[in-house]
Amino acid sequence: MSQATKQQIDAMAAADQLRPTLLGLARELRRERIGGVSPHQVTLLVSIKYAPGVTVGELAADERVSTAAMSKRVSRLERDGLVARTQSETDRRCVGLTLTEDGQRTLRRVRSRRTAWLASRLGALTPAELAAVGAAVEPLARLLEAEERRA
Amino acid sequence: MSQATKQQIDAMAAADQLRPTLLGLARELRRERIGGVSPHQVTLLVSIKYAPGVTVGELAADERVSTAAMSKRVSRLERDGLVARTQSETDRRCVGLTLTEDGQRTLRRVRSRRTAWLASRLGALTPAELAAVGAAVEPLARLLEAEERRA
DNA sequence: AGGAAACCGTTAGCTTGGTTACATGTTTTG
DNA sequence: CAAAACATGTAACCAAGCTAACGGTTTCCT
Repeated sequence: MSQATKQQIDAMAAADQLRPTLLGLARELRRERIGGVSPHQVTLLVSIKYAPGVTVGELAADERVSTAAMSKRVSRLERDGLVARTQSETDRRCVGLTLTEDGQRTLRRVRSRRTAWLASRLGALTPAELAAVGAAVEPLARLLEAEERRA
Repeated sequence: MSQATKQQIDAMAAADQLRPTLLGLARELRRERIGGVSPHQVTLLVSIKYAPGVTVGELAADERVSTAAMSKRVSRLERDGLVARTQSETDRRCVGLTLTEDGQRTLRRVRSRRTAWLASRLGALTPAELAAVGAAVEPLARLLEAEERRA
């Protein structure tokens, strides 16, 4: 405890300021329901898009949610025609999930709206501020790498 | 459209990279249930802490949720002893919300856990990366200012 | 081979949190 | 002072979370 390095102290200070900002921005990004799908459903569509053929169990593990909950979510998405279930050939217990054409279209729409929202706010910063944000993008992305033992 | 400035182009590029990072980090921060309260409930506790005496209606507007939903959320928090309702003296239609001692304790615990999680990851960056993140904290916070027509 | 064990997905029953519609009591106002 | 506007809460319903239990597959071990 008494051996905290300067790096650790800086990290704690940055974390304390960054926490509310991260939560607030994510909240705004996820606020609106776009194209009839909820933010939760969008998250699921993204996961499926980047891992076509993924199973219900894998998805549940990614989202840290029970397989039962995931099964229900997938069922609703399937009912709405955004996702398709296909039984695995090799292991007939598993079902592979993929986006339908409709699901892909919906996802493109959501991402474009969210990016536009964020870009409009970034564009209102001073050039120096925007540059500072740009320089932080990569380090911030690295914070998540430890978590992503999945894709 | 053909008049996009360099600033706008930079903003769009930064937004596209920043979006998934912001969403992912917030997701990790909000993932765990700490001290028996859900992330949603924590958000509510934070709002009440920074605006003691706030009414149900104001809170519902902040969270962009119906007053009915907010009333239920407050009821559960009250039932769990984290929040107290007190009728306004001047307008007896309104109830003022405040955190109980227990609510404040819970909130401190959650924030300390979240900050520690974030700090441990920030501490694993190189000093240069950490500095870049530190320099971006203020600009990022400014992105939310436009939204906060509330406190 | 054949039965036990492990595994994947779904369903069932309960809780939280969202919605709209309506009820209740309180100002405000014409 | 009656009527409109307002703040909150209740009712009935839907989405989404959990645990537990079940049905069908695969694996593994004699």
